Amino acid sequence: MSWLDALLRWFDEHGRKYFWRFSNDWYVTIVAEIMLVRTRATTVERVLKDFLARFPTPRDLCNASDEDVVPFFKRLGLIKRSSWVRKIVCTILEKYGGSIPCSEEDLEELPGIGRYLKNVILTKLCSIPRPFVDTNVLRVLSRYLGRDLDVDSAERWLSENVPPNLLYKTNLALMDVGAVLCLPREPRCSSCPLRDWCRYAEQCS
DNA sequence: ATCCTGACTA
DNA sequence: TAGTCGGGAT
Repeated sequence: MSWLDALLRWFDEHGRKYFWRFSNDWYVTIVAEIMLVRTRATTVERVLKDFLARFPTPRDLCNASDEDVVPFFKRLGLIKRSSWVRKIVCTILEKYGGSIPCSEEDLEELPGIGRYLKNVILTKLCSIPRPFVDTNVLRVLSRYLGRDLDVDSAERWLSENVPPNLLYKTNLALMDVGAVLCLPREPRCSSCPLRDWCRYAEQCS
């Protein structure tokens, strides 16, 4: 049993089943991922359902105004995202003919899409597996390896230690481990699937 | 008080 | 590179 087998097995059993994870629709993915920026997934889950009921299609959102979108982000914080998400969706409709652009240059031009979200989109919508490192993944891997990583080294480590076809699932698993077990303050090491290989688990109560 | 699937601005 | 955005859950 390798660390990767243990992690993926844990994910199959305990991984969070957020509905956007099972959607390959670019519109649902874009709105979800923008809402998830620095925002808890359980909070996003409620707001996103209301949002998609109000704006069922990308055209509905693009035809609306920023003022129509603001109330949803008032519930989440980081209100500037309400103009970002509408700008992104309108750009995809009008400039890219209603399909997601899959070049890194085009994605980086979209407002609100930085290094992390670009890698998520390439993975989910473009079938180009990339590591995506958020604060959870950075904390989990730093503890696991026993040294403080930056985003560059964390992405490199994932690329070198996870087969591309398992990268997406592994990334999600690391995020869930970070959100559920490998907490910033009181990590639950005894329940962690990585405890047998983790440098931090040795000194963890 | 701290943290959440970061990105933007200066 | 640091400061800022932000309401909500714990």
